[in-house]
Amino acid sequence: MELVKMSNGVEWALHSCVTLSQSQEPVPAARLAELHGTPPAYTAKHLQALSRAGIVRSTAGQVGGYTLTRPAAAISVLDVVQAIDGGEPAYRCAEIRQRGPLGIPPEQCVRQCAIARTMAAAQQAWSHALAGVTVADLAEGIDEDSGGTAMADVRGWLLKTRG
Amino acid sequence: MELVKMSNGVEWALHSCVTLSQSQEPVPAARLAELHGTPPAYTAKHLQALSRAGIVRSTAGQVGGYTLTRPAAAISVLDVVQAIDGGEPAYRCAEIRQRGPLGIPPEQCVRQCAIARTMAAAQQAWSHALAGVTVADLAEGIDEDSGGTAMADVRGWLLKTRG
DNA sequence: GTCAAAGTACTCGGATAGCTCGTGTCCGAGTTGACGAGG
DNA sequence: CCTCGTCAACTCGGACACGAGCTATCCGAGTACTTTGAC
Repeated sequence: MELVKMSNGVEWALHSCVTLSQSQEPVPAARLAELHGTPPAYTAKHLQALSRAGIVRSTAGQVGGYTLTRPAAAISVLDVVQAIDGGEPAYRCAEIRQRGPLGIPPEQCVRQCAIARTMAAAQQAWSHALAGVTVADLAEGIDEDSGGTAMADVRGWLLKTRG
Repeated sequence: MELVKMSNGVEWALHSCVTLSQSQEPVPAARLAELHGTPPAYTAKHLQALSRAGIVRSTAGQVGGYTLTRPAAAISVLDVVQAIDGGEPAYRCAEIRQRGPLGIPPEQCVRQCAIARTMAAAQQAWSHALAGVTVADLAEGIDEDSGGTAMADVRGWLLKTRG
């Protein structure tokens, strides 16, 4: 893969975070799924992952739902991606250099091999790019693309459907 | 996932390219698999992918095998990764903004959404990092890690097992 | 009118099937080099 | 001795099972509001 395909739920989770950043009150998973046109149960599953990662907080009961635990400007895209797809790096070195007739004994492998170093550097560049963008940035970008109406529409829809 | 896990065959393909860069004569897939301690048939499958991408050339017959089509310094790690895992980007936008009660009509979506832009930028940073490293660089790095004996050992093993 | 308690409706959370894609393997088509017979 | 044809061995290439992980779903546990009855 490129980086291999990225889990599709990442997109839903990011949209959910952007939507949650527009509401001070809890929003149920079913409401988010309806707004985004995604499967309700599956959307809920990803929100659970965000909850485990400490990005959102869940509230039970009749007026329950999900809320962000911290300001949208303090939540990076990398945080969300790692919450959904796991924090382990995409490339894992199989230590080929230790195998085969020319295998190197493990005690000589104090440093990871050149291939793993290259992959790690690339992943670091990728992570750095994602860590530099916050959910607040995404909301602002989406709003500007729509001419400044998208976020207001979301807030209005959340209020309208809350009753 | 991070970027989700990367295909395991990428590592084998990179090692194979490094090994091929040390031989002017064709090296069969079975020989590469033996040197790397990897499954022969599966290794061959990835070499076929490299062949389709034009990175290696296959030669049939008794003294056949695989050879690099161009100097190792002209083959980037990105080339190999794309050959194995496909050139399509890891993140594909599902166009959530067009769905749901607040869906935006497609004719207004001339530009990809902010989330897709962020992901594309991150992927570009990743690709750039991988494009800046060549197979020749990997060979040099591996050689230095071993104290300057690894590549010579590989050349010696290839000559020894050729007969 | 106030309080308390039971009931109800709504929420999340984890456990459960289906399916695509990566992993691993096999056998057939094609080609090259070697060998032997003939000139 | 040289040439040509046949043979055999070795190579790649694509087609075929297996398994893990993502996709999608459901139902149970828990909580807050509501309602109802008693004081």
